[in-house]
Amino acid sequence: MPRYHQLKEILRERIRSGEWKPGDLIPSERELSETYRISRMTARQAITDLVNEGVFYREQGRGTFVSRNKITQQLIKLTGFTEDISARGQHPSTQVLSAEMLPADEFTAERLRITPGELIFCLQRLRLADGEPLAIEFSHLSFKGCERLLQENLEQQSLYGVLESKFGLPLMEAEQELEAGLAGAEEAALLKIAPGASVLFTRRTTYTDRNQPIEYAKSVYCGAKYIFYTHLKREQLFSS
Amino acid sequence: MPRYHQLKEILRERIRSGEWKPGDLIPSERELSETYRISRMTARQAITDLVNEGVFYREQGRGTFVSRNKITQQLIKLTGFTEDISARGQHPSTQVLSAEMLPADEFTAERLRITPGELIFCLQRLRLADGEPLAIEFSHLSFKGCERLLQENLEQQSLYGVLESKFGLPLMEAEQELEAGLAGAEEAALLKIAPGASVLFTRRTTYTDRNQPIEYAKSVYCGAKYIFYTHLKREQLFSS
DNA sequence: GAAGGCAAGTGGTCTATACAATATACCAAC
DNA sequence: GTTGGTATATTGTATAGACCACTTGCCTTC
Repeated sequence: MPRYHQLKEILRERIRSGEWKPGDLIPSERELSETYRISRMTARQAITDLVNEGVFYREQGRGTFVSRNKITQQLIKLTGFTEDISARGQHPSTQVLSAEMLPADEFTAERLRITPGELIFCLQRLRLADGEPLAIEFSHLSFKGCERLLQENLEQQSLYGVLESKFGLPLMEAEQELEAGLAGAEEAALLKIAPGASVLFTRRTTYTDRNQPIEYAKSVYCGAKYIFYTHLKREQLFSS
Repeated sequence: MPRYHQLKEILRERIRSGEWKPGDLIPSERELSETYRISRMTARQAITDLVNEGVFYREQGRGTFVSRNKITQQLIKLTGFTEDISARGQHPSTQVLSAEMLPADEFTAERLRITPGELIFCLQRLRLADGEPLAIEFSHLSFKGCERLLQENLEQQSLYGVLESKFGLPLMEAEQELEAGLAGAEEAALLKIAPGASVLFTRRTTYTDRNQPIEYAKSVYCGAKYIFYTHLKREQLFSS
């Protein structure tokens, strides 16, 4: 194991153990290099890595400090409903309202980069958390062999889990838009809320690791029961 | 400007100009160091930075390549209202409803990591796009010298712009939550919408590059006029 | 023709050193 | 007391060189 990697582990362990707390000053690069009998540049490489990971931050002329939080490490997570609700400590369940092959309309076709009229797998599900309706999800999927999804039990299995394990299609990234709105009569009935109650509309295009869109999904979340978290980062690239 | 920074700009420019495309092999570290008359370590630092930013990826024994996914390069943008609305092609304007130093309540103090009762700068603004009310924004700011914000004209200038240019506080990251709701009487009057219309509540904590929270802001967006875009990425790390 | 070895090129790690830019504490001068 | 300089700490930048690990292609050998 390379020395700078060993030093990284030592430094991380000092934070884990509570020896260093957020805001604390850590030993200088020269001091670390003497303590561990390595060159300053090697110690610096370990620290630089941890700065890039958000563990430390440097101040020229003052020293290197433990970051106050780990926000840069908490990347935005692309999860399906199942993982999402589980992470919130609730029990997710699903009712499949419909599952069939239908021709793609023009708007959906554009999102999935296919030609309108092509047959795609359309899935409408009611999503529940601890038995209470939370959202209606309307997914449209298009890929070679997607009709085999008709044979899957999607009430007991995560759609994303099936795509990855049985179809070899890991979903890696998504673009999503959110909009506040009011529940219509049909949505209200399914979600067991009053018509005109607040809801959160989401529209999401999900991609594999090859930038190929696989799914376009529209959802209606019950406004009172769902908070959406996100993490924003300043654009750095193309700084000119 | 440091040499490795100059080289970073040169390399970025070669991508922007189309000379290098995703998947292309770039010159080796030794070759770059000879071309630009710098040491290999300096060239390496420039490349390492760009690898960390997701522009390049390295393969030992083969070389360094331009990353394939442009999606990973389009990081989520942390923008203020002014930039956001301009990017949508509309004309942003602002009315300051109130601006004063007030003691922080317990909840806000926790978000800003200060002690409750400490004086913070509180700013309430009505945000308009093309003259129409779009959102009410209630910002709470805490940093050394924040009372100097009282003297700034915040109707004609972007708050984030002032923080960066006059206070040396570039805002780099933020955590945000979104929730759908219904407009109350007061909000409805300010936004010129009907009480009970759909609105989008956002709560945001904004950090500088040192992971120090500077701002906690609560906003109410008019639901019918605002769509929130985001980009989700699958969690990859924790490889240890 | 196939297999194996060799050489060259690449990124990966590490050292030792030098000077620049910045922050802080202390001290002398006014 | 405030100002301003200075000494000394820090990180930031940059160099030259060394060796390691891995990939590739060529070339020898069988």
